[in-house]
Amino acid sequence: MSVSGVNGTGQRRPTMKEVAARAGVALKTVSRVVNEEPNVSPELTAKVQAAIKDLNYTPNESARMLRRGKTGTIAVVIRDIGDPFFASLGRAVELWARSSGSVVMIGLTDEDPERERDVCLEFVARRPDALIMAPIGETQEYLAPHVDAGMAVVTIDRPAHGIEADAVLADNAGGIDQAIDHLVRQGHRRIAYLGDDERIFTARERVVAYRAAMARHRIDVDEDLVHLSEPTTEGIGITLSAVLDRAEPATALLSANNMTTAEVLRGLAGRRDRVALVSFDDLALGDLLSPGLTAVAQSADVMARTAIQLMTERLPEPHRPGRTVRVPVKLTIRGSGEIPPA
Amino acid sequence: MSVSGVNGTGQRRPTMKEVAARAGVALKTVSRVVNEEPNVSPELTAKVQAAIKDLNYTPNESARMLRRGKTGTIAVVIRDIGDPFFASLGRAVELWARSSGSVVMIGLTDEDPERERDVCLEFVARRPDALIMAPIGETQEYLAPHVDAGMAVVTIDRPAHGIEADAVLADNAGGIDQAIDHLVRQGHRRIAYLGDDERIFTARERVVAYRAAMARHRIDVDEDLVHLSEPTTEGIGITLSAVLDRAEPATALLSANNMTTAEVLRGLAGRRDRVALVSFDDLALGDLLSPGLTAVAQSADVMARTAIQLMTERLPEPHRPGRTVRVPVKLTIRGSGEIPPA
DNA sequence: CTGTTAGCGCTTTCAT
DNA sequence: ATGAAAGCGCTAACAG
Repeated sequence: MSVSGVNGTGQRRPTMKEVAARAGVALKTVSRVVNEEPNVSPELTAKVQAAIKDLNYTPNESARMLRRGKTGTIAVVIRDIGDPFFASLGRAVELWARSSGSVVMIGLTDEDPERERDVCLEFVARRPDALIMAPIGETQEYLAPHVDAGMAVVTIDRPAHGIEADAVLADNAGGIDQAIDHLVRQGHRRIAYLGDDERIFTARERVVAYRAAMARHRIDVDEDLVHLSEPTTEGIGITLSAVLDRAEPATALLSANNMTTAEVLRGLAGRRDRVALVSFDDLALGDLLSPGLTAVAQSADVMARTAIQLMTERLPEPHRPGRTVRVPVKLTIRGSGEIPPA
Repeated sequence: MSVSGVNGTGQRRPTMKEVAARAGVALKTVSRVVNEEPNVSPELTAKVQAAIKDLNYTPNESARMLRRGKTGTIAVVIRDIGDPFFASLGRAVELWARSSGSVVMIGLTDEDPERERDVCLEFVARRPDALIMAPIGETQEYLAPHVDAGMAVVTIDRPAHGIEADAVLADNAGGIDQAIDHLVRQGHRRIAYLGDDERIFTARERVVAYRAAMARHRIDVDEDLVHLSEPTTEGIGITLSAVLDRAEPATALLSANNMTTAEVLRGLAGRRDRVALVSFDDLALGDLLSPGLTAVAQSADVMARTAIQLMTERLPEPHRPGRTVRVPVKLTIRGSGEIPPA
């Protein structure tokens, strides 16, 4: 029982050496007790534990890391912590980390390749045992020396390039197929596609799947209904009026990511169209909207757990060839996608 | 330009010593170049940089930390990464960290005091320069030795106990006042209060403020309209039917936190009441609901920046007395709170 | 301007 | 079962 400051202020933290001195044992004995190594007599163990308590000793992880060469940290590099998909990932990784005595460093890229590089380089200097990331840049070659040195890299949402890494990807094509099939089944043919910049891997996969699915249904894609850009409030506003305020307006919208969907919903709220909407990616409160949001949901949790699984498998053999796992997605029907064509 | 594995697999990372050898200089010269210390001739600098590049050298932060006694790490311990409030906090801290060459460790408590303790103790072993947390437990005394040793602690949302720390708190009473004033102004008198467990600091402040505000308006609080519990889907369902399915049903609901609000919305979606709802805490997509969510919004961003400000001020003088800053909240009117009494 | 020496706090190795 | 010595990779404190 000690109140802050009572033991003196500006105190150095006690070291293992001091604990040893206090307990009247050798340094190594303290180390053994701290690390719960076998072969320490109960008497000494008790003495050491008492000294630890008296001194409020806590081991210095920096020293441990240096000596051991393992840091017990997992680096997570993602676009945004607020995105529900990445929040799930963060949660899952944190949970695993705590159960295995590791900690999680988190870095945000905001979809900027340079930031990705900066953050990753900052992180790898700390020698994380593993790096879980949603890559953006063209190549992650800059990580190669660390991968060679045994750091396990697992990517999520998109694959890495230039390094040996595992990847957990959503079944983008399957999800788009389901969405288009669903809309076509309701009688829609003028289905606008609102997606993200094609430089993004998932955006690329999804728009390709859109064209393929449309072709499969023998519907000619009206290029004026295909819009690929960063999802800003005003950009989506313009896009909406482009696809809806025209002679033959789109009767359905396929929004290809959750940021776009949020902006589409904002945009539609200011208009009076009756247009169907299916979103690739669910929103946190998609069930509370009216109509509810019909969405192709990625199982963030399954993807996160898969990533962790791959990571734990890779840890002991860091140089094994990269694996890619595709995780299925699921169309959730709630109303917005079941509005028939006008 | 090197492809992973080509330089050999399972390679050790080069050390400063090896760089020195390769560059034909002393260890310390490499250190100087790496740390951009002055007084190194351009020639040697060039040589060293070449050697660094050849060897793909990156400094080992563990060693640096050990030697320097500073880790360049900020620990963040919060309830849940997905909560928009904490997501904002995380974002702000990450941004600051990156601009100052630090990294962020993140730990989740899920509102469990034991987990809080475990996570914090795990973290402090890593000797973070600062700890930003939303405390839950009765006391954070277990951090005292580390505070004594110079770790800066700043809490957000709730104060710490048993240690000297700064705190950034929302103006809970002011927010509740605004909410009640607003509802009373619409003619409501039977205003149900749905809050969290009173063990939680903010929950306590808010329910006290609710009673005070009601008293100020000379309205007797009907205790059957006051419900304090953890926000689970079924619990809130029961609560809703308790306050709405009765002789004199509540005409307005004041939901005192965002988890409760989400569940209230889910519950109301399955019912046909016309009841006003004001939420303390906004939801991510509160503007997209219909009616829009009238909410007392905490400026997560302002609170986060305030916390960082306090932290940077505390870093150089870790033993200064704790300061508490109250951050104002703002009532955002969007429709759900403007439904008149039946 | 450059280099040498010591040692951060711990674990590893090897004695005893 | 216990301990002494060495050293992880780096920076601080001094020389030159």
